[in-house]
Amino acid sequence: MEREKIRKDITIKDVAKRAGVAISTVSRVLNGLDKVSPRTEKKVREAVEELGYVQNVLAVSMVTGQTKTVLMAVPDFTNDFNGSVIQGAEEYLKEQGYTMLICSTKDFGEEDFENLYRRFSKLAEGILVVPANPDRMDYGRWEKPLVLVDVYRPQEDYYTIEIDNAGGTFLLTEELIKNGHRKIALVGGLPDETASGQRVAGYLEALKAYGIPVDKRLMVPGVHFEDTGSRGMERLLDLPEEIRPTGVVAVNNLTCIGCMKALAGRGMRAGREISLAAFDDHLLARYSVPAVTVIERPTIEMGREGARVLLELLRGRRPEQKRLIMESRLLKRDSVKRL
Amino acid sequence: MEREKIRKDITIKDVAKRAGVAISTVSRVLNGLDKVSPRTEKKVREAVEELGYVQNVLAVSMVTGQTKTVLMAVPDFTNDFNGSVIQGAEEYLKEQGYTMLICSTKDFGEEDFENLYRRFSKLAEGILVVPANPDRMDYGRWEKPLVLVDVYRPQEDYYTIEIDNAGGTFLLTEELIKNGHRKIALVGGLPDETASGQRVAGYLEALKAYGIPVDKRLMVPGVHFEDTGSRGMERLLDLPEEIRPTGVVAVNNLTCIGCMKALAGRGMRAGREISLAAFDDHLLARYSVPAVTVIERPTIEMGREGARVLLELLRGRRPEQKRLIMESRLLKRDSVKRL
DNA sequence: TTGTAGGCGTTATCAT
DNA sequence: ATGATAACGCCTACAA
Repeated sequence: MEREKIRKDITIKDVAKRAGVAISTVSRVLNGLDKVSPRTEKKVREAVEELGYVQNVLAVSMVTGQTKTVLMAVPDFTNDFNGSVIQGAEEYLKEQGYTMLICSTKDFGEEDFENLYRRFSKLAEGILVVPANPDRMDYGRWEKPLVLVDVYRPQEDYYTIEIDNAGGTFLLTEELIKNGHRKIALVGGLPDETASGQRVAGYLEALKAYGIPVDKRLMVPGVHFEDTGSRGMERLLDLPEEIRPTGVVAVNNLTCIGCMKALAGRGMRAGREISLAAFDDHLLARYSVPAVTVIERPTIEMGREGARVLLELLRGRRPEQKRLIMESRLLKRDSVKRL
Repeated sequence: MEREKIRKDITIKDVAKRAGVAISTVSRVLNGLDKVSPRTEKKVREAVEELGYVQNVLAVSMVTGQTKTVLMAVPDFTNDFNGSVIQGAEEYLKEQGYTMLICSTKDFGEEDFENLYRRFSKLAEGILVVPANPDRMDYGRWEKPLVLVDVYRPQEDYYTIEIDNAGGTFLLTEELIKNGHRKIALVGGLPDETASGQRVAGYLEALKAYGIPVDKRLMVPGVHFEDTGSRGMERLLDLPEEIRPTGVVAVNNLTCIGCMKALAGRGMRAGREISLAAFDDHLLARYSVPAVTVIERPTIEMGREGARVLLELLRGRRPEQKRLIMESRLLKRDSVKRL
């Protein structure tokens, strides 16, 4: 098999020749580590300029062992939460002179993770992960610094960037209760030991705190996808009048969107025929009429912090804490009707 | 307790020693290019397995000159159009054994592009760009295969993935006209020779085709950001009754969102107090009540096609055509009121 | 201060 | 069929 090279690049050797010095001298002025006489430095800089020399980062990585590259793995890029996290992380990495590799892990099976590992383990110094729901990745495999954004799995102990999940759904549920709701449904969430499970727990805590009995018929479990939301809402709307909820809590942005889709399909709107409160702010929640009450998370900041902690790790420092819990807040809007 | 030294990575040399063969032999079975006896192959494979050897892609790139890596540059990751394009491109690249590097170019100045070039030119074999609006990037700099998604700049001739911009706004405007509208505004768009200018042109063509005089007061030019949309809509709503438009065309997703935001701020909705039709489908347009009439583009496919064309180029093949114009279509919904 | 030379982990080209 | 070995482009002791 023949491998053709596009064009011979200018190398450090060419620069050295042009400047009439040794390549080590060029390397020295480029990296500015060692002392070089002003005169030689000038000659070298001129040669670099004239030839338009650009360092070959691959060769540098080979010898230094540092790729200055980080892998970011997210379920997919069409989810605006992921987009924001990426945005924050990428900005920070760029500032710090790091480059971001990226990979979407939606529908990944064991074999895919194997490939992911093979392709990136030697290329990325560390890895920043936004886990899928459900999460099938084997983190133990990576013997590199790894930071998880938006997850909490108590059985392992990685560095994580989180928010208070239970507290969020508690606030959402409480908001409905305070507005006179008693028949409150929960759409999405799985009763496991992850962020999802915490959100379910928060809902249950709120009901308990206000002495409202749990009605299993009002809980529609499911993964955090749009489909869970739309089907869930359909199911709830079809409940007989006396059971049918007056308020609904959606566990995340996608399930919320699903709920709104189902409502739209029947010509209904959140805040009119039924009340809705959800985790995560997004376009639809923000600009719908009525706008939807949500828990807002500092998504961009979560990405930034994830990248920051990862770089701390890469630099051999020990971050202040394993779990970084970020602030989120309730944004009261008009989708919760006063009963 | 004794601590282990930092584990040196397993290299091809270790595998060779373990299998009792030369490194070139290991390389041969790994790449399967040359003939190797079944017996040696077995020994090597076992050694690889036992040591958990993973190829160092950097070293491979060094010698082959191929990084199997592509850079994708987008304005930002929070825009869902960009997210979809990335999704499509990343999927295709992954299928083809390529890795994606990523960089957001929002607010990039000349110096930033310089850095972008220095950091990636030796790392990426090609580059896939979703240009910003306005677009400040100097494409000529990259002496590598380059594909532009969602742009058309007639003065240069790069490979591009486009849609019929003028046709899109024509359809949008026509839809309003057909529903009895005569005072039709345009929000966003700049009268230049890019996709943006084409969208303005389509609007003008439609008015002309139906014999409706152009009213400059109903045209609110601007870059394709949310702010342009919200301010534009505000301005239009404040126009005296006799001039005020009954229908509005927004040039893209962000300006449309801005328009809807402005409406929401006044408790108004598209399809009620005023009609709205816009370029690009998105969450808010889809699930609002009423839902917004839009031009839908095959965003994921645009990303895939961009990646495909780029790989064609990288493989030395000549893509069928310089400009690939993809199909888009009008999605009639309920934001255009029959007058 | 500057130059020489030995790697970094592979592939590919020679021999054998 | 297999083994040696020269690149790839750069950094970094070590020499000079």
